[in-house]
Formats: sequence, C-alpha cells, structure tokens
Amino acid sequence: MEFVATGLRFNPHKAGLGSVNEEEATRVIVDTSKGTEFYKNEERKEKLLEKRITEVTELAGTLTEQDKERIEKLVDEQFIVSWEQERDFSRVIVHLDMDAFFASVEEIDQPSLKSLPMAVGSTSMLSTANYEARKYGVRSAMPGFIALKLCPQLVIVPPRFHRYCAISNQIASLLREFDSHVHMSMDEAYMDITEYLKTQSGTIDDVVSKIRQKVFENTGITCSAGVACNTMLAKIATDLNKPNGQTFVQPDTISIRNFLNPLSVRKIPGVGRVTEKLLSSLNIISIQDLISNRSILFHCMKRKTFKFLLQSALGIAPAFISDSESRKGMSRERTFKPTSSLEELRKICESVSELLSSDLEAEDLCAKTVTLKIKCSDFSIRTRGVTKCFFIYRYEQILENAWKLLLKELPVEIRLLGVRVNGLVPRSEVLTQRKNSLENFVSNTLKYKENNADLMYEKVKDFGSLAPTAWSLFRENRQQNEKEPEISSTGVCPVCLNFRSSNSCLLEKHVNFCIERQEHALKKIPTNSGKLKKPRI
DNA sequence: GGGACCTGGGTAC
DNA sequence: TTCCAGTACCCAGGTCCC
Repeated sequence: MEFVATGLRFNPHKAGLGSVNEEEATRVIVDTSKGTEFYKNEERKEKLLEKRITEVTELAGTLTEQDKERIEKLVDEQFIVSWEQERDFSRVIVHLDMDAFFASVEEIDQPSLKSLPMAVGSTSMLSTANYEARKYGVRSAMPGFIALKLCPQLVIVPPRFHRYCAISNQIASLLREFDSHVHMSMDEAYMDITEYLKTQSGTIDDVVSKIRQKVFENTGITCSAGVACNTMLAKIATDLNKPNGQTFVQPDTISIRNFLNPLSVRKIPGVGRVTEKLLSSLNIISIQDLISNRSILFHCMKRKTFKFLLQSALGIAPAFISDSESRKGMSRERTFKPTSSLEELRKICESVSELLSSDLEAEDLCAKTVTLKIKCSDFSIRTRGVTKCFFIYRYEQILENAWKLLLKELPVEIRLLGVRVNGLVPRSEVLTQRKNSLENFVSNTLKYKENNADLMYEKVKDFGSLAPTAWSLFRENRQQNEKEPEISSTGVCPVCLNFRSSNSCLLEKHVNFCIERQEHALKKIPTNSGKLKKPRI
C-alpha cells in the first residue's frame, strides 16, 4: 500500500482487534477519507512528524560507541541506582477496567444487541464497540461512517450517559468495600487493597476474582483486572488479559522486568502513536529496547521525557494516585457545521460560556485564565488565552473574555469552538477574602475616586454577591468621612486581591491600573439586572 | 537566569 | 442521507519581565 499518514492508519492497540486485517482496515479508512480536509490535515501533521524524526535520528547519529558506553554508565550510576532504591513493592494496587463499558450497558438493557456487531455513538464518532464489532475493525474513537464501511451491518446506538453514570456509581460503591478511597472514573477504577488483604485468608488472585465476581453479580458487567505494586504496572497488566480476565505481576524487580521487557513501548500509558513512531525511528520497538538504548534516550530526549520513558520501562511509578490531587481546569467545546458568521459564532460562544459558568458554579470555583480554542474548517487548531488580574466566574465575564479572543482571530471559518478556564480556586475562599477586604476597600483605597458614583458602581459590581454590601459600605463611609481621603497602610488591592504593599503610592498606582483594566473588561458586560440596582446618590 | 505566561501538540478515555 | 467528539492533563518551546 502507498504511504499512509500515521493518524490515518488502522490502530490495532485495543483488546479484541487482534484478528483484524490491518492493511485492509487502513485501506478502507484511507479510501473513505481521501481528499477531505481531515485527510489533508493528517498529511500536514505527518510532515511535521517526519521533520521531528529527521532531527532526532540525526542527533542519535552523532553518538559514537564510546559516547554510548560513557552515557550508559552515567545513567546507571546517576539515575537507575537511586530509582531502584526508592522502589516501593509494599502496596497491592488493582486496576479494574469494565469491558466495552457503554456497549455492555446497552446489551444488558437490550439483550438482543448481544449477538450483533454494535457500537455506541453516532455516524460522526463512536465511543465504544462491542467485541463482535471489533472483529471487523470497529473501535472506539472511530467515526461511525467509517465503521459502517468496515462493517455495514453495524448497529449504532446513541449514548445514554446518565445510565452509564448510574451504573458507574453503583460499581464505585461496591468497590468501596475493598478500598474506601477507590478512584473511579466512568469505566475504570484504581484500588489499593493492601489493607483489605490483611483481613482476608485467600490469595491476591482470589480476592481480585471476588471483586470482579461481585461487580458482575450486581451489574451484569464483566471487567478485567491488573494487579501490581503500582498503578502503571496494574494498568498495563489489565490490558494483557481482556476481556473478563486478570493478570498479577509479582512485586519484585526480576518479575517486573520479565513481564515488561517483551511488550511494545505502546503498552506504556502515555506512549501514543506519535511517540511510538518517533521511538521506532531510533530502533526502539519493545520495552527492552528502551532499556538497552538508554544512552540514545538520554541524548535525544528532554529530561522529563527521558525520565518518564526509562522509569516506565523499569516499571517504576508512583504507587498510587494522591487523594489531594485537585482539578486544574475545566472546559466546554462544541463542534458544528463550519461557519464564519459572526452571529452564529456569538450564539455558540454564548452557549459554551453558559455551560462553563454553570460547571464552575456547580463546583463552587472561580478562575484566573480563560482560553479560547477554535478548530478551523481545515482542522487546524488555535488556542488563545488571557490571564486576568482577578478571579472570574460569571457567565458574562467568561463570554466577553472568550469573545474578545475570538474577534482577534476573525475572519476565519470555524468548525469547533471551545472555552477553557484554568487557575481554579474555590469561590468561597475568594469571597471570604473579598469580604475581609471590604472594609479597606471602602474606607481607604477607593477614596480618591469617591465623587464618581458611576465609576464606583462599576467598581463595586465586581464584588458579585457582595456588591450590595460593598455599595452600602461605600455610601456609609462616604457620608461619615468626606474630608480625608488617604490610602491605608494595610494595603491589599481590593480589585485583584493579589497585590499587597505598605507603600501607599505604589498601592494607589496599582489600584488605578487594576481599576482601568476592570473597567475596560466590564465595558460591554450588561448589568446584573434585578440583583443590583444602580443606587442614586 | 528564572518564573510566569502563551501556544501548540500528544495522550487517555 | 450521514462525512473525524469532548474533557482533561502534561510537556516543550518561545516570549516577556524582573
């Protein structure tokens, strides 16, 4: 077959796809995609990848045999020895993966689907496929219309996320019996059963079988499991015995090496098809190759990538996911028929911003950074971000920031619009901070603009639910003390709450700057009608 | 020189 | 008929500012 871009090749890395004719499936995908903007974009991406490959192979070519020996010694002494000393074999981690989860749920609810090739999703995109459909090369993240070419009798069922969530929650509560801190996403779970095992007489394999049996008896869903001393190994192990099976990796260096060495680098979670191709250009195909070519890895990769790849190859990873890990950002995006109409884009931007502000509201968060994402009609992606000097959460604030970023990109034909927020902080914390700064805000820092009621109104508005309080405090203060406007020595900027200074000139300068930024940002925002009426002074 | 920020890209599910 | 998603995280490289 002619040369095919990496992203267009049939991807066999999924349970149940082993028997598929890879070349034939790739041919169908290519024939269906050829000439489309998607195809052209894949070709563009492929060219960039080829460039990276040329650079990395040239770099590898500069190493002499003596260099390699020297670097190997350094890697062994400086890195591997200390990593090995820090290994933790003490935990027993179980990774559970529900077999073709969405499809299994649909089969339980409609048993007639069981014998048919079936996938959950739409003609645009599939979420998952049952094992019957996988025999034809149909898999998750495959467009439905291509899947139908591979398997014309495929039944595509629309997703019912509420139903999947309900069953996922049910499974999570079952698993809490074995680990009260279980980490459950929609269709997979990580458990630390070290403590639970101490209360049991059976082997690890017995206990894991019991867990899987319990899930099956209560939900009808089969699942696969991997058991090892850390989450990464457990996850790789799960993949080896799918569906409805389990794999245990003994917690010692030799067993771990024997388990990992023959596997493809692609089995490492975090190594996708691009990294796989990049590594294969360096003749690194298996995990064993990663270790034996550690000098090349050290020479050609960035430090973090080198560390990640070599540690993964050695089976070294954090034992478990920390409980304290919190969410870093949230986003919403929508794909639609490509358009450059300002009116249509505004409506989409409004609806995406509204969803995002509801998400922030639901988790009581506010954010510092707003990022706009657009996918143009040629499938190229642009992101544009802005970091504010104050926290935002209101729909209008998100919308106007995203919209301004979008206006700068026009004219352009767009097929996807997304908005993301980062720098998340609990809203209650910010409100408490604001509340604490209200006194300073009113009695000191803003005195110098006290006669400008309109400006004050705009300023106060940013206090959100505290705005009426801020306003009345301002008015009260204005009446009580009209003579001596002065800047407090306890200076916290009431606008951004980040800047602190005991230097009153500096503080005033900063507050002025912040207010101007705010006014600029607030200019086009409609007032919060009903909640805060503009008072007359 | 280092940190923060911005943008693009890779990956998982 | 349909014609490649949505959410989240991490890393790398560039720029700017102190």
